Amino acid sequence: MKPLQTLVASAVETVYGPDVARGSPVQLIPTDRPEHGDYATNIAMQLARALKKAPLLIAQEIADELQKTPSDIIKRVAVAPPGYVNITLDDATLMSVIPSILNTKEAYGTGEDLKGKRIMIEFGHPNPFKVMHIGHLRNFCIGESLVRLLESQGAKLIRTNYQGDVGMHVAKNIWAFRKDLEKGTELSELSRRPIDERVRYLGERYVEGATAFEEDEQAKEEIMAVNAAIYTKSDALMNELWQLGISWSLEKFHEVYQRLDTRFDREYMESETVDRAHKAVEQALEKGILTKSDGAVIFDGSPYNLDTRVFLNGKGFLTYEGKELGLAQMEFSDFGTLDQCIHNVAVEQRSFFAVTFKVEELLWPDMAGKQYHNAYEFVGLKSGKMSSRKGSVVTAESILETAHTRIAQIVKENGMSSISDEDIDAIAVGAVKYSYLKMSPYKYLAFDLEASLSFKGDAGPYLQYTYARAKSVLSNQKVKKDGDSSYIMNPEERNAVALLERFPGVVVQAAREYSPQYIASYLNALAQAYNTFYAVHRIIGAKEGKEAEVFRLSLTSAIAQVLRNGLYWLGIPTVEKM
RNA sequence: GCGACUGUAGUUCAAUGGAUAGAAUGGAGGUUUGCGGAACCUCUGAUCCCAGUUCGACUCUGGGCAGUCGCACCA
Repeated sequence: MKPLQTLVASAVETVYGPDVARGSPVQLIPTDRPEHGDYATNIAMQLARALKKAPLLIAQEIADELQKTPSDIIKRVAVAPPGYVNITLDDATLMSVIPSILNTKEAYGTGEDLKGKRIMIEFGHPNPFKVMHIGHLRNFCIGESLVRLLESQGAKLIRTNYQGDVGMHVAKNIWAFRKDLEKGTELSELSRRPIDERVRYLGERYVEGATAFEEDEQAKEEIMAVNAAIYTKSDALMNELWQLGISWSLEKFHEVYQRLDTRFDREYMESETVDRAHKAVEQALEKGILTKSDGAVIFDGSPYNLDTRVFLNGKGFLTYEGKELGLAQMEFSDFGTLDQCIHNVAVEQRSFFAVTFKVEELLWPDMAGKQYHNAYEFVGLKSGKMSSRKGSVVTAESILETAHTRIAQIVKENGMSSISDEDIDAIAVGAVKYSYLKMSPYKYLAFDLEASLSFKGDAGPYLQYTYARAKSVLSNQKVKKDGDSSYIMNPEERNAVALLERFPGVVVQAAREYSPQYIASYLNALAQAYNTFYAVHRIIGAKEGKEAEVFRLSLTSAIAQVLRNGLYWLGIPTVEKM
């Protein structure tokens, strides 16, 4: 809380002078117990050494000074061993957060931490010809939330996606595709099938190709030849199959993006990077940044304590590393100047990005320090490892479908036939997204289908339910009267209001640390606080009288607004009824 | 072999170096039709091991142990 921060800081300055105050900025820690007030500061303990005084004594001196200072934001100051200063906010000041929320609406919680910054986030990265799996889903969830969180702090965000439309996975696919056509499948008939069937068809071809590649020497050679032909675009049929496969894949991808409520300003394709990449490799060779070794062009990472990686292979083809140099140029020029480019890519690419960033920095000093790899952790199955080669993947779509079916089932059981199919999907997507976002991106996720489809407790539907419940109460309200601030809150109400006041701080922290889980756990606490309050006190027709009813309605409205804002920053939709 | 990351209730996860380590789920028991029971309340139970730094350590440092990922022509 900003005004409080200033208040405490100036108290420290008054007592111990400007030098001491400058040396230790005041930290306000939101407390987790009502006995400790709303905020605590540990400043006394930090100053103890420099002042050569007992922390508790310092705390007392600061507390005394605070009590002398006239202020309408502090209700009570207390000291506690070993040297905390505990501050309880004035109830009227605290309550003023409610009108402030109702006035600022979706802007409540926004900040200016990144005002004026232009930031690109590259996320998603599904591969055409392959299916999206639970790993991609984690990427989309984190990426979308990050975009919205950084926007909340005033940055201009550019959303990009980078998709691998060339390389061995494509060659394996095209090889099997062509073989299947030779067996009599009609291309024109295939093209008329529904998108799901066409995509499934491609997925099956990939598994065929990948299996053949491993088990059959002759097939392996043929696939290598296909790879080369795709690169050089030398075979008309293969070009056609390639184009077709990409367009089918993208059609399906866009369907999923829409469902996930995500979008991109630009979808880069690996094949687009080639010309620029070749030139960049050339330049880097001239400057001695890259060198030749065994017929390949490599970056020798040893002077920088980095790995050595290949940019151009022995056959003169660009590797993924090489193409990244082409991509970087496009990303840094297509949308004007960037302050930062965040690559939301799984942790397995650490070495890859460390090396490509170094090469880019040496080649284009302007990019130095602007490239950032947001290395979120891997998603694995609770039981064993996924392999798209072997077809043993849990697809993104199967998760969403299962969630949808189950939500539909619950809706039916609860007799809520008025819920639209779109709303059911919003709940299903919310459940899946929340299950990803409530945990740190930087921890390995052992994916458990059942857990991710939990609709109770710390889950997306719980938050959406609380929102819908609040909206339902509001729609039943009859009185409409301006609240006056003389109302005295009971503990359940004060608890909820204190949480509302903390929200902006949580959003800043989540944005700074790229950690949506802070929003998630905050919202869970807020929903709990509201539901607990709801269970104990009646809102409409409150026994305590009109004043209580008016206050509770505005509290309900504020809670609904904050739930909605928080869910938005997680990338999760709300529904009015469920 | 080298490097990075991770080890917290039975399980899945939280915790800017701060107070009595929080949730959820599971299990056990409950909630006077009062605005939505997808809710609420009670009980149950954890920081991998050993040192160190600090007023104070899940968090920082060192050493073990365990797991995941990466380390030259795949993407």
